[in-house]
Amino acid sequence: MSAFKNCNNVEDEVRAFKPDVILMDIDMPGTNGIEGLKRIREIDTDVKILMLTVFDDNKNVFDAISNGANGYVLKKTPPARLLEYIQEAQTGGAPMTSSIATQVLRMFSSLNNEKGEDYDLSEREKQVLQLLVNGYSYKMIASEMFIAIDTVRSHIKKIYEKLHVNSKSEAVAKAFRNKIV
Amino acid sequence: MSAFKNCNNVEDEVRAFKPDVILMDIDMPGTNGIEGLKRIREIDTDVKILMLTVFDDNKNVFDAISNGANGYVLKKTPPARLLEYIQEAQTGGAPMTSSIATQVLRMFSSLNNEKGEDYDLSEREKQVLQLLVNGYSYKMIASEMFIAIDTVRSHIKKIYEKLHVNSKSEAVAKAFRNKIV
DNA sequence: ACTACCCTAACATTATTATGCGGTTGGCTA
DNA sequence: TAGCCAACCGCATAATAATGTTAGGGTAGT
Repeated sequence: MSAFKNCNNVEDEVRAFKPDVILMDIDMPGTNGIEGLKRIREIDTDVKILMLTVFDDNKNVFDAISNGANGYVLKKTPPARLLEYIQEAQTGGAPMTSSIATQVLRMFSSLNNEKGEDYDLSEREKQVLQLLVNGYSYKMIASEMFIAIDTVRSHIKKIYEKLHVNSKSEAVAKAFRNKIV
Repeated sequence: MSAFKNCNNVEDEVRAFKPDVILMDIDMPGTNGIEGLKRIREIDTDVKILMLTVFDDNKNVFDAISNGANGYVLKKTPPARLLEYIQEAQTGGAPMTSSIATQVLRMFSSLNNEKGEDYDLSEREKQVLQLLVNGYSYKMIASEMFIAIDTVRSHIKKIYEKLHVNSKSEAVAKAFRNKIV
């Protein structure tokens, strides 16, 4: 069992001690916990890393788990419970304070359910938008859809009105963000 | 405390009993657990739903949590522990058997690590691209970044080369697809 | 010193977009 | 059947964007 004040030499320390479980404080001077996590994961993909934090802050949770943390617990966890968590982590589990787990689930379900508004695009307009997203110019869209370029202009003007934008790139960005494409 | 064999009339039952916590068996005759979950969530977004399963199967876990399950535990959980879980769920937690939690974390990190190529954009170029994605014109970018519009042009030309595109909207699309933004 | 980038900037030319306005046609429905 | 609307087309103009070329100043590594 060892303790370190910061992550500045975390790679060397990990190599020297070959720990089974690392308790990593998110809020640290110098290299912060997320950074330390990343650096450890680059040289060791097996060691179990349990993140410790005072806040169940959204951004950090996300970063931590997407960088391969094995668990995420609040510092206020009672010591006895913490020991259980460490053992869980060591045996392949993923201990989480329940408030954290709730957040993880929420993030997960929000990932898939934001279908976004519809904006009432007509079929034809959707086709045009799709082609815009694929990088087509007006001219190319016209020939692809067998219509005149002026008609393409008309459609696009309508699309812009409906999406409340006024340029191709904004329309494309909105298409991506609202998963119209 | 009530028990039902299947989910065929789950809406009526939920309305009649107004439960705090529902233990839902994934593997059920007739309407299965995921289906039941969806149907309950349509009429009640507050009731806590704890999924019970014999397998820690990947697909089901994903479906369950993206449809708003509050927890996911294996049937082999000891009764005493199960009671704890139920209480956790009731108080807003998200109890999970640790093998399930491990899976959830794995899914999550796999979702995000498809970052795609880097394209070796310089810092400045990333900033410009970011502004393009936000729908800025060259002029606006110039004033935002305190540089001449001709410099913006230069950057954008370089960006196009690196991304192998030749228009704003293609660059924006590529930025989204490769999560550069 | 040489090389290789990056950031900055200017000038010029052509292509493409954005916008406004006017108009025809065919299908749907109050 | 009159009215509405999506889809179609055209013309015109101003604004932006795309592309090429050139070049000075800075930083970093060999």
